[in-house]
Amino acid sequence: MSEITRRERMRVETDLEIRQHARRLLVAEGREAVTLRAIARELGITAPALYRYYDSREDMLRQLCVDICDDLADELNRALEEVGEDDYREKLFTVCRGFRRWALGHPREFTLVFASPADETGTDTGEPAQDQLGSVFLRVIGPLMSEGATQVVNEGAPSDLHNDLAPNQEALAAAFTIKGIEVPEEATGPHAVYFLLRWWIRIYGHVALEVFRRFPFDVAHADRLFESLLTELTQDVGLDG
Amino acid sequence: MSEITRRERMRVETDLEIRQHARRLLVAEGREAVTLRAIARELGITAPALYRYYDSREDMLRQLCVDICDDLADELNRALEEVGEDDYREKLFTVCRGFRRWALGHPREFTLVFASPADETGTDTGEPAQDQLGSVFLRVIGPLMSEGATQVVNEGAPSDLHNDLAPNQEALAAAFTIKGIEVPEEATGPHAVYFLLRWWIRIYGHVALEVFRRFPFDVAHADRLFESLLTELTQDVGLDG
DNA sequence: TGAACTGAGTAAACGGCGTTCACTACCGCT
DNA sequence: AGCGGTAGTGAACGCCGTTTACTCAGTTCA
Repeated sequence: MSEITRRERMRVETDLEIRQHARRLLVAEGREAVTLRAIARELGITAPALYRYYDSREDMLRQLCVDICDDLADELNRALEEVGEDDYREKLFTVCRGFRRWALGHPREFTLVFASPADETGTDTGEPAQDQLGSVFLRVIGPLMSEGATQVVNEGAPSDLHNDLAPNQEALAAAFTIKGIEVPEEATGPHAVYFLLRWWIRIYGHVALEVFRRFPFDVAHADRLFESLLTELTQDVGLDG
Repeated sequence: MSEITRRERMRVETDLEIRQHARRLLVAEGREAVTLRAIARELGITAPALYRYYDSREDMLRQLCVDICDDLADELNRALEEVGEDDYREKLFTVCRGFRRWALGHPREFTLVFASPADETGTDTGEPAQDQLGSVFLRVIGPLMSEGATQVVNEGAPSDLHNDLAPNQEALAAAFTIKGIEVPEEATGPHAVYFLLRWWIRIYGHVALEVFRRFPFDVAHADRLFESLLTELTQDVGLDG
């Protein structure tokens, strides 16, 4: 009847518990404290047992990254559901604000996922590393683009950059298809690509600097500054009015 | 005669060697490989001896950060000397390009200094953490501002943000005086502050994403994209033409 | 000059870490 | 009933940071 055996059920359950405790340790004490022995201790088993689930500590941390990204994407998508159907500007704002709020509320997770060279955490191919959080935003922004917001993004990219942008257009199109997201042609045009990059650079820059507290001086009213960044972004891209 | 004793000379020399080997390990194998025992091994001494120089491994890594920042600041200042005296736009570009090139050429150093929450590496006061790299740019941008480029920065900040910017103006002014940099009044006006923040957000965003390879897809011609970012920045702030 | 002092470096030890390996015991299948 | 695979164990290895008691050469000063 049940094609899932007792053993399989137990395995999945244990795996889940491992990740939960790993997450708890990360949040409470930071990356360094996410130790195989500490996790095992909390689970009431011995450390070598964890090697039945992960190849190494590093492998486990990689999985933890994936979990975190999934959660983030879920949270953003959930917030997105509460926004009017065709208010693309508001949808975009919701994603941006949601990302900032998440990062500020989960600094340790943010650091683990967003602030380490992709080569060291990912495999050698370089592909899955980009997946890490690139996917988070493609997952969110993809539907947005395919819904029609793209029609507005038809300016912004300097004409002398068009040639350089071409390979990036293909890369973006490829990334969308890999994620199984159907998008109209304009969504991978030079203006859309340029918009996406500028958008991500500014959002990431602000959020990372705020989380790491690496502004050249202590910034007051960072929230207002972020709002200003958002409106400026929409003006630059022709999404306003 | 010589007020510096042999012992003192030896101490300074050993300290220098420690940091050199620490740096080498960081560059070659990453932060995790910078262990007290590894450094001691390379120096031909035992690990506990290093406690004569640093309180802990963490303390040593903090010092390493300071060294790295100093080097970066030196490099930027050196590049700046080769730029015409009153070409402020070119000076700004030089600093930005220099920062990007340095980061791409020193990914491990960049990661150590720029990609960890300030609270964990710095002391509790929060002050020295800002110093870390804020100082690098204040040291470079301070002279630039005091030389007169500020006269151009008199637009940009939305008027409804002026009130929020006020405490930041004071913070910037304080940061300048701490660094011993004299700047004219306009250099800490709302427009200057807003300009500085926008500038740092975009530069840092692009560079960090490029170093960490965290763009949502593999970006081709990142150098051209960066150049575009620079020109756009000058346009936004009225430095063009 | 020689005695007292200071501080760089050592050796041994502690507990914690990731990882490997030989092993047990039990679940699921035939 | 018996067999194979697999979750988990326990001991061990070689790392690590850090502490402690110690040696002994360089410095200072009577």
